[in-house]
Amino acid sequence: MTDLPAGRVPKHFIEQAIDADLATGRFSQVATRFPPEPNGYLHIGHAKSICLNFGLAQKYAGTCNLRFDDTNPAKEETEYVESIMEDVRWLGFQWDRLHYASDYFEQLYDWAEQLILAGKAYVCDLTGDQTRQYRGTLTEPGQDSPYRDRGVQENLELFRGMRAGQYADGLRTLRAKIDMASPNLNLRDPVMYRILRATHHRTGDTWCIYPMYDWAHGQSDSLEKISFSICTLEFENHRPLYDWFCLNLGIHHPRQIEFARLNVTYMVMSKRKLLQLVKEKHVSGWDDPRMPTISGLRRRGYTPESLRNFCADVGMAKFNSTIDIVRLENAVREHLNRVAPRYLAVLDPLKLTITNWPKNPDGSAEVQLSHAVSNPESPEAGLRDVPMTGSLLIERDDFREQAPSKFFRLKLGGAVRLRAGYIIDCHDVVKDADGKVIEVLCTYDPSTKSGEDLSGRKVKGTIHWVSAAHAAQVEVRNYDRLFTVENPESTEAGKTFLDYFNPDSLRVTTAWVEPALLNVEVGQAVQFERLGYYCPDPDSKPGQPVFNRIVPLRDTWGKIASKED
RNA sequence: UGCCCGAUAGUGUAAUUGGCAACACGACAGAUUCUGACUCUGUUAUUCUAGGUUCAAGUCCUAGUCGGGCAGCCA
Repeated sequence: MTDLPAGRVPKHFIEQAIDADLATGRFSQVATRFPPEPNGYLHIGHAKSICLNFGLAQKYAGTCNLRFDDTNPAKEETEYVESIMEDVRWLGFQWDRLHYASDYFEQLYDWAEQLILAGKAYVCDLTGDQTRQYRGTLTEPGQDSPYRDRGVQENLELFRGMRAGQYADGLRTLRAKIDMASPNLNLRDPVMYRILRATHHRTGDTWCIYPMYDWAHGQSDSLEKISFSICTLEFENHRPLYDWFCLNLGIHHPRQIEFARLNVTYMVMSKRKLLQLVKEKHVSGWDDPRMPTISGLRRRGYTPESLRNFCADVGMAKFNSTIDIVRLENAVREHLNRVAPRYLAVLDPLKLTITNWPKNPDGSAEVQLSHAVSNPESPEAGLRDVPMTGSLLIERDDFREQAPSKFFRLKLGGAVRLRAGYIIDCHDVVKDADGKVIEVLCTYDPSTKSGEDLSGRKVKGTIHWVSAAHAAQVEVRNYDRLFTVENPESTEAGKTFLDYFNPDSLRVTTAWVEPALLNVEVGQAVQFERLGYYCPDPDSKPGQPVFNRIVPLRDTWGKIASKED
């Protein structure tokens, strides 16, 4: 899906912009950065940004830094820093340099004094409420702050006093002197520094003034000699301010380019909502396998490659779009189909007895080993042995006493192949007092053994099974989408996104599985044949795996069957 | 009723930058199949509206419509 045919590969608008800037010499190399705020776990939307920034650096033989935008100590924590680094690495990327905006606090401070000296910044004593009032509205211009024309010396002294901790939190701010009448509100003398006594996760209590995003972000980019500062659409209105700071400081001036953030159906992506899901324990944590977080997807069993493919697949544009979640599911199916070893597992067992199964001399049932192909998509994966006897468990769904001709599975009087085993013919059923089928009786055809079948006999269906005596019981967690509606973010009046929480997003059941499945390592995705892709959860214990369902296989029959209802 | 941005099959993205509107996914039909998976074949359907420039407009211009963003001492 991402392997584009040879020849011209279409370039998206950011690559075209880069090509143009390289051609004109505005920049001589590509330097990007991924700049998360460490106030939450990364989600799949961030994965798009990571793939973009690191991917561009790879394509253009440039560099990409990881930089934490840690300018608000009230929200940021070291736990988040660590998870972010782990997620970026797991996705398959390595940053050239690791930075923190907080590393630049001293330089930022010096530059602020430089702007004060140039008469382009001033200390303002307006309260938060007053600042808002003076800012004006979307349709009316703002008014100049009464402190706007303070002298340079006074500004300098007050600003130094701010740094020295002489004023209470919120008492004064440093503002850029731009234009209170600008139609772009970001240019109406934006706040550069606020007084805030909070312990920073890296600088501790060294500072009691902290730079605002607009003042810290572009300057950090500049210090790192970033060429292309790529961000999401909501910062488009900030670009004039980004440019203003670089121009008025006379420093290296990166080009900010905005792209549309990723939205996916049936998911919420806002950090606030994800935090709420965690805090209120609707999910088990940031890495709950239902979460759209990178750590959640990883635990679920998604592979880095599938996520990268997905990000490449959705494209790059300035249009706010929502990607159908089936594309994400397709991406992981496509990858796992190539790499996931196959196993037999039964989720809803029905007893099946082979009445003509050979016995050992001592009267016990013979045990044969089936040589099953590990992965038909990659023969080099080899074979595995699956024990088979005359007493099996099959999927209840795979048997019907009577069924339409379109039903290719087992029915009374019908035949079917046992995957990696024999063709069997069903001649009888056993029912309980309520008339429910509790056992299926079949004969097997010894001439049809898998791999050495010369009988020429063909049957329409193949079903999976496990040997009742050899099967291990394991816990299975069948996951489904977290929400019941396509867009849980837009709610009807009086409802919140939690009203659309899918109560069936996790269903825990027991599966009967072939013995080899006991040895699969945590994180190794496998296919339960005819069912779906599964992956042992970190909750697994030795000999006691817990399997997460990553995604079911496409189910054409299920679609046909449900249409007939 | 301010400023900025956007609009191409159902969804998402292309269109050699003014030159035959295409690709993927979906849906539908079929082939194949020791996974009703995978794979393969076929069908379906697209330039927001109205003007203008031009031999030629998805692309340029004007106006409108619709959608998104912006009034944190958040990022």
